[in-house]
Amino acid sequence: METKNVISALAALAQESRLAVFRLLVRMGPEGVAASKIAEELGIPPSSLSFHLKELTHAALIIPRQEGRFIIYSANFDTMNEVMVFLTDSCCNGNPCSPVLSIHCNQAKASIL
Amino acid sequence: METKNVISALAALAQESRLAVFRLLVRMGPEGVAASKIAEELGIPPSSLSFHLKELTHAALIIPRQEGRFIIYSANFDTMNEVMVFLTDSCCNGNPCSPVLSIHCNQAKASIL
DNA sequence: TTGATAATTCTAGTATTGTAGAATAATAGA
DNA sequence: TCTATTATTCTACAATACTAGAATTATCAA
Repeated sequence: METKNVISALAALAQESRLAVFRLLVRMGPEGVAASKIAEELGIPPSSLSFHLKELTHAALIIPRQEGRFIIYSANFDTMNEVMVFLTDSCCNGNPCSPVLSIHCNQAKASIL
Repeated sequence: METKNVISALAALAQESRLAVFRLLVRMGPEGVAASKIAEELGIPPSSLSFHLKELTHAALIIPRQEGRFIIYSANFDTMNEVMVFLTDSCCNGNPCSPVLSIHCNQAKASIL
């Protein structure tokens, strides 16, 4: 994953409404939720929600699909995984490191195996 | 970890210079690096770097310590861990979920055990 | 085809964030 | 103490992002 994509993903999540949307979709799983349902659930005006859904979609953190006149959004776990790997890889320059750090190193490696 | 702290951490990392600083510190490990060395390494003007170091410090992603007239910064892996747990916990509402998702669920759980 | 619903785009105003030079504070060594 | 070094804060300007009403597009059902 490239730096600019990681920044897009982090920036997308670094906002109250969008973080709430993403977490809602994580909880909902692969089935997903319609935009109108998200708006209702979180109390966000439609135009604002659209703005935020676009940000999350551009960052590939969520995936839209059309179903009739509904657009169903679901979380994209792959992107989340790649961001985590990016943030923790090459820790301590690949050298053996302290327990608290190695938890990370191992996790990062586990997720790409 | 509270939502506002997670947003601080994500916002802190969602910026080119700060992401570069954080990754440099991750690579360097617990030993850390002086601010001047970071500035030199990444080619960031001192006042700009200070601005960014403050953001990262406020988000508890890095930790400063004074050594003579140097201020040494090092990455705080605990915060990173907590952010990751926050983002992936309660996936699929705690129900059994697809392989691609469960990688995450298990990781999130492993990191808090 | 008409009306209702779902969602997006357009728009303009507001707020927040990033940049880097200049001034300031703190420390170490001569 | 005086000077050089390290780093931060202050400042003003530029750029980006957020908000939500109004207008628009697309789909379905009668």
